[in-house]
This record gives sequence, structure tokens and C-alpha cells, in this order.
Amino acid sequence: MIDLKLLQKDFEGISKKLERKGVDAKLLEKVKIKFEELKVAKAAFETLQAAQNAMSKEFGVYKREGKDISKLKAKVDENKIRIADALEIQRLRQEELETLAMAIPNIPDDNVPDGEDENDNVELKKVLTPKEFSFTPKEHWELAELNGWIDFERGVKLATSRFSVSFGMGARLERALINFMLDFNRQRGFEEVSVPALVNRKALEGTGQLPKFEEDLYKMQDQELFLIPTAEVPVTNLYQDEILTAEALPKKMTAYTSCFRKEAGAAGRDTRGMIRQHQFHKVELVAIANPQESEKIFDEMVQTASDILTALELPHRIVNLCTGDLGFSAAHTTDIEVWLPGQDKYREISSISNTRDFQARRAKIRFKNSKKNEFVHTLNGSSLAVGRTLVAIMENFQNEDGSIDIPEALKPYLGM
RNA sequence: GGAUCUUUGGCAGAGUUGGUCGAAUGCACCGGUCUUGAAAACCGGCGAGGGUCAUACCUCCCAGGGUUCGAAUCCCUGAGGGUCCA
Repeated sequence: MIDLKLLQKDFEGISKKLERKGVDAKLLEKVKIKFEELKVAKAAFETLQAAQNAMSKEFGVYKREGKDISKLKAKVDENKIRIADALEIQRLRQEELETLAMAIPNIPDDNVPDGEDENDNVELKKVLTPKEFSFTPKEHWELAELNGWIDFERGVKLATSRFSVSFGMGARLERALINFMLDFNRQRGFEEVSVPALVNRKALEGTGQLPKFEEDLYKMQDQELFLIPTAEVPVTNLYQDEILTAEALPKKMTAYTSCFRKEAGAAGRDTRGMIRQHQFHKVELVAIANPQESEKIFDEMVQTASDILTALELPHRIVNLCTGDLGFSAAHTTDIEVWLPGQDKYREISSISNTRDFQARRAKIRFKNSKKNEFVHTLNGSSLAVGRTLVAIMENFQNEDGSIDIPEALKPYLGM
């Protein structure tokens, strides 16, 4: 949720920033008007309510003194009707405003580059050099089938397209990666948490997936619960509606969960292989931070994710997302893209965002800053997507005969 | 699944014959006195959101409805927690 007071105070400035993210100026204008209307409606209601409260107090006095109350009651009854109307109007305005405001994305930071899509993202640096192959490297699905690691057909049989099954070393590698990543993150000061895979509407509103992106979520039929699209949702919302002490910050957490996405807008993209699945494993980093140090923690998170790839000897690059590629809740995002020799390109494997107080405002996560309460900053990032890491290992560690070497760092996790 | 109790400020915990209750008290926290400094002791402040230059004022005692001039307090529904029974 954007800061409505800020929008009101600096309408020009904020709308200019949001325009970079493709927000219609007319929408903002509407929000501003609704906000004004709400204030008027509120004032009207409050005036009536104040009168009502005063009269009710008088009522008590009359009763005690044994005075005649019939006249007062008539007045109060009449006022009551007007209050009901005023309240209804206020509620309506409130709803209208919320509907509009909840659909506005976060304000991008000034240093976020302008751009349409991922092609306009800005590369910050490359880590490790892709190795030269003396043969044409295969793509991961071929390698996966060759080694019997992943069975795509049987995943479809069990569920539907974009589901797969891992066997043998494929399955073991996934588990090894999860443990490796969790341990790595923990050593960097992120506390491990284990959270529900189903969450309610409020949690998803808190982190910004709802109300705008319901079509990409799996929803339970008999209860208002959704499968999580990322651990960011349950972990960030752990502290929803809470006022934390300043000493409690930062909360740095890591969690492994399965993630579930309908990929509604991705028809035809990455239909082959396990780059884009409806269910996938991910180890996530989440931080609840004092605004003053959120950027420092952001850098730590990027470094941690990058270091995991380095430890796995996987070449990657770090890119700064442009406005067009920036997610709904993020003020700025850094992606890490891993080198896939089979595809001959870098592909996203981690996405790390600082949402600043955008989610905190929605989820009402605050902290006591000496006297006053302030919204925290929330950050999240993958560290890492497990399936894609497996893909990267397959493609980068393949041999000419299709066999695949195991990165040294993982061997202890495989009893090797 | 049934019965019953319960849900209050950062935490703990009063308040349920409806009206000076936004709410005692303790802890925590902040400011001060004392001290070389700290602790202890003592004094003062201290729920949240909106509104205002600041007051006033409005809303909030799990959520949603209802009764009433008036509800933290009564009634209904739902959610969470405890206990007992299946």
C-alpha cells in the first residue's frame, strides 16, 4: 500500500515516480479525490457522532436526577438515523478508496533504470566465467532424462502439465541442495523457520499478491485458503499486526517451502523442462528491518545468494531490474541469473527485493522507534530456487557422454 | 464432530448488576533525581489509528452482526486458544 498522505502531500512527485511503472495518472487522480471525499465523509460522521455521544452522556445524568427524558430521546432518535446514513457513506468511500489504493504498486526507487522488460535490465557484474565446452552442451531436460533424474511425463500423469517427478540422484540432489542452502543461509545469520504452505487472504494481502494477482494462485475450494506462491508470504506475515521493539530488529530468516503458481500469464513460455513449474522448491530469505539498515541487509542477501552459486561453482551475473520488470511490491529488485550453457544464456535463479514499507504498511508491521511507532522495511529473496539450481548443475557439470559431475560443495550432503 | 470455558494496551493481568472505562495494577520502555559510572530506590511519562498548528473530537477491548439513548460489559454468528467427551 502506498502512503496516501504522502500522495496527497506530494501528488506531482509521487505520480511522476509511479508513472515510470506504468501507473495511469488518472487512477492516481481518482485516488486523491476519493481520499478527499473520505475525509469529508469522516468529518460529517464524526460531528454527528460527537453530538450523539454528548446526548447519551446527558441521558445518564437526567436519569440519575429523575428528569423527564422524552424530549431528549426524541432528539437522539432523530440524530441516530442521520448517523446511520453518514456511516454508510463513509464506509462506501472507504471501500472505494481501498479498492483503488490496493491496486497501486510500490514506488520505484530513483535509481531503478527505466525500461520495458527484462531486456532493459542493467547488468551490475558477472561472477565466474562460463567454461568452454569441447562439445555442444545439452539442455537440461535431455540430460535429466538421459540420467533418469527427472520424469516429466509421470508428473503430468499425476497432476497436469508443468509438474514433474524426480528420481534417484535427481531427488537426492534436490534434498542436498535444500539442506546446503539452508545451512549456508543460517551461517550468514538467517534463522531457519518452517511455515505453513497454506495461508489466508489477509496474509496474501499483506505481501501484495492479493487482491491483484488472484488468478495466479491456487485456492482451496471449501475454505478461504491459498497455496503459497513463495515462502515470502508466510514468513513476512509472521509479524503482521505487530509492533516490534527496535532491539528485535532485524529479523533475518530463511525458510524452505514448496511454492505453487498457476503461471497464468506464462502460457507457451518454458513449456519444456523444469524452469517453470506449477510446484517447485525454493529456499527463501526474508528480513524485517529497521529502515535505516534495510539497504545494508539487502546487500547481504544478494551477496549470500551469489555466494551460494559461487560455492556451487556456477557462473552467474547480477542485474538490476528496470521499472518494467519490477514486481508489484518492490521498490527495487536485483536478480541473479545463472549461466545455462545448454540454453546458451543467463536465466533468473534468484530475485531479491526491498519492498521498503510497502508490505509493512499493508501488513501493519511496525516497530517502536524510541517514542513513535514506525513501519519496518521488509525484504525478500530466493536463496535459491532449487529446481533451477539443479538445472544449472546439470548443464554446467555435464560431460560429453551426458553424465553429470557433482559440485564439491554438495558431496558431503550426498554422503560422498 | 459434541459440551463447556476463554480472547482486553509491547507483555502479564483487573474490569461482565450496561453510563465519568480507552480501560486498574505489575513488568517492560522513555525522561529525571541520586551515583565517579551502573544497579537499586524514588519522581514523572507511557495503548493504537485518524484528526488538529496545538487542543477539541472520532474510531478501536478477536472478527462480523444485533439489542439500547448508551456495550469491553447483554444476545447471535464466525475465527483462534484451553478443558472435558466422542
